Amino acid sequence: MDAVTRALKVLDAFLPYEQGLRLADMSRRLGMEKSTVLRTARTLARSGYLVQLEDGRWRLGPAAGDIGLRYQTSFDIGHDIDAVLRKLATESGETAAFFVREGEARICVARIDWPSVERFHIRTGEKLPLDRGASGHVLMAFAGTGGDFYSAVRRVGHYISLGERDSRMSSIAVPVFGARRKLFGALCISGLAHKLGEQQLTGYLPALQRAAHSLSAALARQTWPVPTGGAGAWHPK
Amino acid sequence: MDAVTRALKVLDAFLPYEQGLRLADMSRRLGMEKSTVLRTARTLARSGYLVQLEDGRWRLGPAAGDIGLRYQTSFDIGHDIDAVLRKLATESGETAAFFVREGEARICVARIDWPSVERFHIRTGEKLPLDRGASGHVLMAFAGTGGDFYSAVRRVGHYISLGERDSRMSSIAVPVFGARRKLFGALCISGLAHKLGEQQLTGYLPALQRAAHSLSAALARQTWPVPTGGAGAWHPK
DNA sequence: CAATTGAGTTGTGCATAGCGCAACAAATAG
DNA sequence: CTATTTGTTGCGCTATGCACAACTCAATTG
Repeated sequence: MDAVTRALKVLDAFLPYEQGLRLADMSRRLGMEKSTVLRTARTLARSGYLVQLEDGRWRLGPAAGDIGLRYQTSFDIGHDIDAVLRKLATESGETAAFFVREGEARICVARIDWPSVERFHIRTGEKLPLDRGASGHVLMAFAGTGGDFYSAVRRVGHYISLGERDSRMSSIAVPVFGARRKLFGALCISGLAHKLGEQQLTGYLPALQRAAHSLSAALARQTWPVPTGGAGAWHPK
Repeated sequence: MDAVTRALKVLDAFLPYEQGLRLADMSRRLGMEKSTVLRTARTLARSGYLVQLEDGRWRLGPAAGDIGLRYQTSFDIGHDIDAVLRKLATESGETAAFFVREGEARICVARIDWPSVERFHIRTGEKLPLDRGASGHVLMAFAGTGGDFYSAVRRVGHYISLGERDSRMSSIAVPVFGARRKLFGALCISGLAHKLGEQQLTGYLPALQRAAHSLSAALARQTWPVPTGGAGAWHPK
């Protein structure tokens, strides 16, 4: 293994919500020599990707946050997404989010929460499974995945999930297409399961479809290279 | 320069909102040999920090987003901050945010936007100057910075900024203290300048102070090593 | 109170990763 | 067409940085 991947592994040693790791922790967790970890950590710290706390422990540094933000904003096309999501959120009084497929997962690229509703741990940038939840199914279906289930999703053009990924939440999702009519992502509205039934969600469908359409239109104006990954493209119509 | 920092420089070549860089772009921007950049990029891609688009260009990869998110959540203490911000946002109908100082900048660690209000480019994780805006001044003041200005801020215990960092926005901020009464961050409410005058902002002060207090209480229950950086600690009272 | 465990840190020799340079093919421009 | 520019690979040499061990210091342990 080369030095760079080893350094990246050191960064990966930090789990979400983890506030500080001692040298020995990393060494154990990574199965690397203490000396190696120490020197690597110092190198990473010199670039701001790691910081050493006053008690000696290490934590991810601001540069790590920076690059994450740059990743996020690399999806942001002239704030079109933000505007669309805000409109959806105000229209529905629920949370609106946009997901893209990235390899075998989906990533929440942007979201607008309805402040009065308690959030359930989902943040912008979060990685979620592709096989659970409304937007997951939509992303799979419109990427051209085979099987009766996905053809059905393609036929109706949306999917409603009731407490599937998180039993407390339900949501509805539709696909968004970019340039050359290629699947770009999934737009969804979600809220608390006990307040938001199938009927309610279906009621949001027109607004969602309008939003998806205007977003598609905005995207079509741009060349937007889609990252590799995903089982071939499925083109609508 | 070692291989690792060079690799990190490659990541840094990607500016915010940048969607794709060609090999030659990076090479030029970084002043590095094309071959070096190519090999480094491939290494980074193997770990998911970079992805190659179908047209050959490179973009930051999901791993970059991941690590950024982990950085963000490393600040998240049992969702106390989120709850406090949500309460503030619903009470005021404006945007509530929490900043911490990181070196010579402040970073937006968490925020709750009021959906109906147009956002102005500030996202969670964003780095902002320390010498402009309400929370910037508060962070400086309560870190113990000298000078009449900052002593005045300390005396009144808050700061109101009217279109200072961004002429369209105004905001009010108060300090939040953590364990051992050390400065932890700044809590602020902000909104559109033309709708939000000094009077309005002052009206939010009690709620802000209550929020800061409850957050301080929550933080005091935990040991929270503060990153080095900042000109010595200033302890209230 | 030694003895012990586990922390972080530093020194050293040697293998090799990987840098720079140059050459090459393929696309794009003029 | 020639002239540039871009992505890519080969190769030799240097210096990076790894593994191992030695060492210090603090906190436990018997």
